[in-house]
Amino acid sequence: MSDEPASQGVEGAQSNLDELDIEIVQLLHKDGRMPFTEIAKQLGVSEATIRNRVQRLTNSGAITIQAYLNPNKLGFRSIALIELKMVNLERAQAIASELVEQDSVSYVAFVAGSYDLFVEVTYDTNEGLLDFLTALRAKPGIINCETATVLKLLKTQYSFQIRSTKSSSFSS
Amino acid sequence: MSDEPASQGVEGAQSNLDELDIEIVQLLHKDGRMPFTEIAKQLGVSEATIRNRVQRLTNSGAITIQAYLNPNKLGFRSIALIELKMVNLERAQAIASELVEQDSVSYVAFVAGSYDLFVEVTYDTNEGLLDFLTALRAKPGIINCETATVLKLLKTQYSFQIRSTKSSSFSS
DNA sequence: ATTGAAATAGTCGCAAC
DNA sequence: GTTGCGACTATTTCAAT
Repeated sequence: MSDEPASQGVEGAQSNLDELDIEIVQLLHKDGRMPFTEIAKQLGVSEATIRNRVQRLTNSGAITIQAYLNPNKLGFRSIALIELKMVNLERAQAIASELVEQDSVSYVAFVAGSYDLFVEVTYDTNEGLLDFLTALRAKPGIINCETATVLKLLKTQYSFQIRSTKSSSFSS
Repeated sequence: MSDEPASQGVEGAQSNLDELDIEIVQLLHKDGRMPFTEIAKQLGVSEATIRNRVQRLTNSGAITIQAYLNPNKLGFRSIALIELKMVNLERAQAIASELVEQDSVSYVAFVAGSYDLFVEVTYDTNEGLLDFLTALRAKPGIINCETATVLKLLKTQYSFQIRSTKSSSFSS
């Protein structure tokens, strides 16, 4: 249903990244179009090695290299963060499976806390969001549905640090 | 403090994307390394035009082209979704400003709902997460702090659809 | 802002280690 | 898995519209 390939499914086949892989990814995280020759020069290996590594990383789904729209630079977006408490996890799984197929749904996760499922959705208008919520809350098995609308996005890193070179301390 | 450029700040200067921009972005969203000549061929303009457009889009911060690690393909990650209710929005702004500087913090947004601030953080271990939460909850001005840990990521699209070609209806 | 053309640079395929 | 090389292709610069 989505126009994205279903490369990021539920399965979590783990791939082992070595030091070189990690350094390549870090460079491509700064600039996804950095020439392989430039990466090779910086890391002290041949261009062919970089090319082979990047192909392996992308083919395995370990990384994706894509253009991303900065939501702050676009017009108004109606973004909602939704928490769902379900009657059981089978129903949660069923609802989640439906949600991941929708283009408007950008984030779905099972969580441990006061609710079971966390969802982020994005629409061009509040009307679209209302339609979504109306359909969602008509679903059976939902005990509670808490919605928060995003007023302002301050940071959307879209990524995970492998190893932070900085201290993780949080001091004001 | 972060090793990322602070290109995605609080300011939301809106850029107007025309049809060609949108088509370019959609192609680069499928493959961030698609050659400009290929894009030009598909869209019926010269390669130089694509290059100029992409440069303008990236320089203005409207888009970023980056490699992203698929969290499902990595080893265990300790991801937490945190909701904060603050005594007032000045304190919320102050805390948010500190949070966006941290590499472990991947998402920060002001929201309207039963809490004020929504935050996503990622650590390699639960110990790192515990340290973060300990420091966070020692901050003044926090009325309530609700944390959910991610058990399984089902979808992380990291992006926004501009115009969906598919229906947005949510029917089971 | 877009284009075409020439010079430079990167990518790709492959044989060898 | 990595490398070097040759053929091919893309990118870059720039003058012109």
